[in-house]
Amino acid sequence: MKISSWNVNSVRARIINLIGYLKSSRPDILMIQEIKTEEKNFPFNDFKNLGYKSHVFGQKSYNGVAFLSKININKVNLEFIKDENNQSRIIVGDIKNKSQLIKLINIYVPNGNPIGTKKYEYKKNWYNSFTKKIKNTLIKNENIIIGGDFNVIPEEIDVYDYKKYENDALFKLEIRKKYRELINLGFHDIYRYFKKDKQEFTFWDYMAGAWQKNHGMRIDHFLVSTNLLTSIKNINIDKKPRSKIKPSDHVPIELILN
DNA sequence: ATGGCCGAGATCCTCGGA
Repeated sequence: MKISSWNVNSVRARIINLIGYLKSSRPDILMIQEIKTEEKNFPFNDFKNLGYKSHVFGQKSYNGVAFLSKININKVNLEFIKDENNQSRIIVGDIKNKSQLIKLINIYVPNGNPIGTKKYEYKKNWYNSFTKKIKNTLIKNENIIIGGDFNVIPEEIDVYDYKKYENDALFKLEIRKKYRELINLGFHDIYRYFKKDKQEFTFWDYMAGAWQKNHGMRIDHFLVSTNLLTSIKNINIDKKPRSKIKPSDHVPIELILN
C-alpha cells in the first residue's frame, strides 16, 4: 500500500498537476494540505473519475485538508483537536492494512512566523494540544501514522542553510523541541529512519530561484508509531512535480507499507 | 546584501505563506 502526502497550495489551482500525479504514481491514499477552498467548491468529480473518494475539511482562501482514497476510510473525524482559531488543519480516519487497524492523521501545522507574535504562540499551542491528544490516542491504538506539513525543519541537514533559519519559526529550537516531544511519545521520522545521511527537501520557495538553486527544506513528514515500524517498507520524496508548469511549492512524500 | 513568487478574494491591493 502506498500513502502519499502533499501540500498542494490550492487544490483548484493545482488540479492538472494533481491529476497527473495520481495517474502516474497511483497512491492508494493521498493526503493533501492547503486546499484553500470550502467543501462546496472541492473538485470531487475529478478525483472520483480516477477512482478516489474524497473526505474534505475545507476552508475559504486558507488552510484546508483532505483525504483522497481508493480504499475505505472509516470514522472520519474533523475535530480530533480543538483549533483555537477554528482553522481547518487536521483530518483523521481509520484504515485497514492486512488486518491491522491504523489511525491515519493528516495535518497542516501553523507556520508560526514571525516569532514573537500571536502566530508563533498559535503554532506552539497547536503542537501542545496535538501532542497531548496523540498521547491519549496511543493508549487506545498503537498503530498511528501522522503525515503532512509539519512546518518544522527537524535538523541542520534538513535545510540548505540552517544559520539563516535559527530565528525562524520553522527551525527555532523551541519549535524543534515540540516536534521532538511528539516523536518521543513513540514515533519515528520515517524519512530519516530509512535515509540516515541523505539531504533531500520537500519544499522550495517560489522566490529567488530557490528550486533552481536547490535552496529547499524538509518540512513535510511521515511519523509512524513504533508498533507499526516493521510494516513500513520504504519512503520516497517525489521531486518531479516541482518542475511542472504551475507547481506547488511542496512536493509529495510517499510512504510504502508492506 | 538585498529582494525576489504565488493563490484567493475582492480590486487594481492585501493577506498569508515558509
